[in-house]
Amino acid sequence: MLNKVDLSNWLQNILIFQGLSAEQLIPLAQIAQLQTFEKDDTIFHQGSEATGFFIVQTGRVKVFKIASNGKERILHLLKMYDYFAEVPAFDGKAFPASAIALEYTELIFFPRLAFLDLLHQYPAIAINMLTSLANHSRKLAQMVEDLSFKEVPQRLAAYLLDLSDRHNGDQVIHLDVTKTQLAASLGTIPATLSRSFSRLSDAGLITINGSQVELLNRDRLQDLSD
Amino acid sequence: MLNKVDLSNWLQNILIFQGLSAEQLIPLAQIAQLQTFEKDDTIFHQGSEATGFFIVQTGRVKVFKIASNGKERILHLLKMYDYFAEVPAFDGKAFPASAIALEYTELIFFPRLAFLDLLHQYPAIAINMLTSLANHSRKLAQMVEDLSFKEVPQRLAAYLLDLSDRHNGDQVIHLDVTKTQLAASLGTIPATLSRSFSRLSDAGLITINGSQVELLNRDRLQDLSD
DNA sequence: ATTAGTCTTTGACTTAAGTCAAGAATAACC
DNA sequence: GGTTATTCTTGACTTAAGTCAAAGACTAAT
Repeated sequence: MLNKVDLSNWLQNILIFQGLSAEQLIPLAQIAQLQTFEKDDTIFHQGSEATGFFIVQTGRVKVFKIASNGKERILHLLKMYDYFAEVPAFDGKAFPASAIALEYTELIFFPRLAFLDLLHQYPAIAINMLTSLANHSRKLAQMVEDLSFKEVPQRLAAYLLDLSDRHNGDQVIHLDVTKTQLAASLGTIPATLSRSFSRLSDAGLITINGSQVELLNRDRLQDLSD
Repeated sequence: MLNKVDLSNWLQNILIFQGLSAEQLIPLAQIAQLQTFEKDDTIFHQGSEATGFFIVQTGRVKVFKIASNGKERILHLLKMYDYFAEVPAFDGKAFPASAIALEYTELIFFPRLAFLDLLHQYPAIAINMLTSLANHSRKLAQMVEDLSFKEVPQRLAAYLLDLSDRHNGDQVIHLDVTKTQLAASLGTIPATLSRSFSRLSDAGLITINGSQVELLNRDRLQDLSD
């Protein structure tokens, strides 16, 4: 992926570059840099100065906030074609969260100032980026809603339904993260998550075996999740 | 404010129109509509179809989510020159929250499609809007962080410090919303907020008298709020 | 296979914060 | 200005969920 023409073709897979031809993407490919990370490598630290924004080429990335007492809250988990750190890339303020690689990961990195320049030259990217930031805001607003209104079993039910939806509505799903990470994604701790799984299981809504979860009653899960 | 020239001048006060001349703003003024609301009037309901976006000319607006059990979570409180509902204006999906007027309120309303047209014509607006949406995301991410990591007294301490900062760091501040609304803004209920005020007061961090709050020890409030 | 290490579950306990309800205080209205 | 209606505070109680710790299960590596 050092080849700029290959890269500009590849960039067409990215949501914010939809509608742009490979040719139009060449200037973007020119400023892009490949960054590689081993498992558990830090990509950036919350509070440090914004450097640019990132697209995941291979691997998985965890974006999270960490409290002074060590408690961790996962905001996003990213995979191929996903991008992150757009917010600090625009406003130039500090990274609002930290990011680490969950496995060996290759990122396409766009330095902030060069990228902002291109945004001014290619308004189509800016418009796409607006839609993307709008999605991002919706996701965060949903988290606020879930934390404000729902208890942990409800949040878990909503998560399982969503995970199933993203896998063609399959009735049997397998968790794509460890339960410790799932707990941090739902704003709770492993012990509480474990008890929540038991509650859903006892209520006959799911069966769980390791990371395999079967949704026994979609309607009642939906009701529970509100 | 029916006069389009006056309106285009007035629009220069709005953050997302910074850098645009009054002349450039005339097409925007052309599509703008004045909407007026009495106290407690609904501006839009969460879940209903996005119609456009709004700027507050006079009055105050509450944007909030409401749960099926009636519990309310305030997301934003808006005053003159503030704007809201940009997110649904872009993606065209349903309003993610509800909005009502807290008093007699005049809004400048931009119908969605006409506004999107202008965005394509004036990329400067799109770029400004990106910064604005980035701010919005930061604010929501901060709420997620607060709900995930902080207890109610900590959230209250952070709120009081922020309110003071927004009033020249004044030591004596007066709450600009009822305590019931403040509770809904902090993600709790009036009874819990009341006890939290008592706790800060007992700890010698503040004195409170009705809606007048004196910050006695900024440093310790800061420590508490983490 | 055996070990070491991490992840997960379970139990006993503590605590923050919600519920419900009744006064007290404040604000709104005729 | 006095009455009505909210809003706010306080108390007693319940509950969801966190803490701490130990045992069990799984994973990965030698």
